[in-house]
Amino acid sequence: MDTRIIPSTLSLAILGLVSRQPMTGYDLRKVFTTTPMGHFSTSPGAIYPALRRMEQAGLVTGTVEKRDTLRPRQTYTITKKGLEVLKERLLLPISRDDIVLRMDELTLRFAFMGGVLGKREMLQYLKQLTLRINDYIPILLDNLEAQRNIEGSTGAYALEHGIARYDATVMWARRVIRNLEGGSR
Amino acid sequence: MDTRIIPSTLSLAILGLVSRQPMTGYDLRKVFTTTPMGHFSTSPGAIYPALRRMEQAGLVTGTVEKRDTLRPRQTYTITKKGLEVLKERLLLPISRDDIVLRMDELTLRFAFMGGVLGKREMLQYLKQLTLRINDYIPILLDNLEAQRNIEGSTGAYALEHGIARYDATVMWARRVIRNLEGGSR
DNA sequence: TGAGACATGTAATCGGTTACATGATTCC
DNA sequence: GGAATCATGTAACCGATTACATGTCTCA
Repeated sequence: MDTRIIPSTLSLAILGLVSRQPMTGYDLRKVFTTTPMGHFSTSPGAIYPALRRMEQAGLVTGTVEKRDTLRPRQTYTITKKGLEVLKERLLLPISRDDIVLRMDELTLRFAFMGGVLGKREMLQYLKQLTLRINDYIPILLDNLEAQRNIEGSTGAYALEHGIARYDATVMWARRVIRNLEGGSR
Repeated sequence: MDTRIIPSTLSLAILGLVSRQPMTGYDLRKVFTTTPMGHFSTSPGAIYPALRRMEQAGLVTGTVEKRDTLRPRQTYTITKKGLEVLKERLLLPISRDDIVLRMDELTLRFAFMGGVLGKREMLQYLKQLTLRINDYIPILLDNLEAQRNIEGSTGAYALEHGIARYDATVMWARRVIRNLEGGSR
């Protein structure tokens, strides 16, 4: 199936939110502006076009509320196909590029898993995440050595920051794995 | 001065790199593809236009190497104005939005400070960073409470991930502050 | 002299931001 | 009935991605 149906992180956020409960464009905007989840875009010029694209792709259906007025309210519901596409997108293997450039999206993906995937898939995702990060950290450490040799540079510090954040992710993932396997929560 | 002279993180990365040493477009591309620093864009379709925009804005000057051939090589050097704009951009106050949406850029900013700013400004930046994050974490904790009440949701875990990463940043910043104040390195 | 790396660029397309326009509802 | 908020949308612009095109240098 074509993964380009959900091109951006914003579309993923929208689809994930709509998968939980039917929402209007304004509802989505409110979530994006008032909660940390989904600080991806707050502009109507991004949300409404994205909703229409997704409706055209058959991922959501809009039901008109005030049919007769000039300003109809549209409530969007996820379709069966939309749910499938969401699941597929959440289950996509984690790549090096995801680790390097798209940690936000990886977090978002996990945030939406609770509703649509099982414990088994969630565990697999977290283990994959730790593996990919553990593959990448040695490369960062190599570069760190090189950076340290540059006099008066703060590049090494910046790299250490990145590494510290990846470490935090790994520790978080391990904790969640323990929780899920232990069955608590 | 107009901050829109450096519109994107990519432009900032380019200007910062060129501030260290003169570089061609290809040199920049190599840095972006082979080092963790600057995994912002590797496509020539972004780098070359950005360089030309910055040259037009007077931030860098390109000196042609092989003037007579059909394929002249351009080496770009930062100008006095470019250095001023870079400094200004690095010194910009840190906003809530920076914390929420642009941690990568904040890290990049610190990475370039070594070459152009003094210890004093660097310390101020790091202190500002910890302050802004400490302002934001209580909001995340509030949302965490709300998320926990949603049955079977992984949203709470995702939020904890975000918080853990911010904690890592704060701890890193405190360590660097200690190092800089202690004068080591 | 041919392969492959080095090096620079363009065009189509696409999605997001900014700024603006406008209608509907609520509440004083 | 006027203000504020709720709610939906459009248009201009902008920069990044993708894919393609092309020239240059090095070395076996």
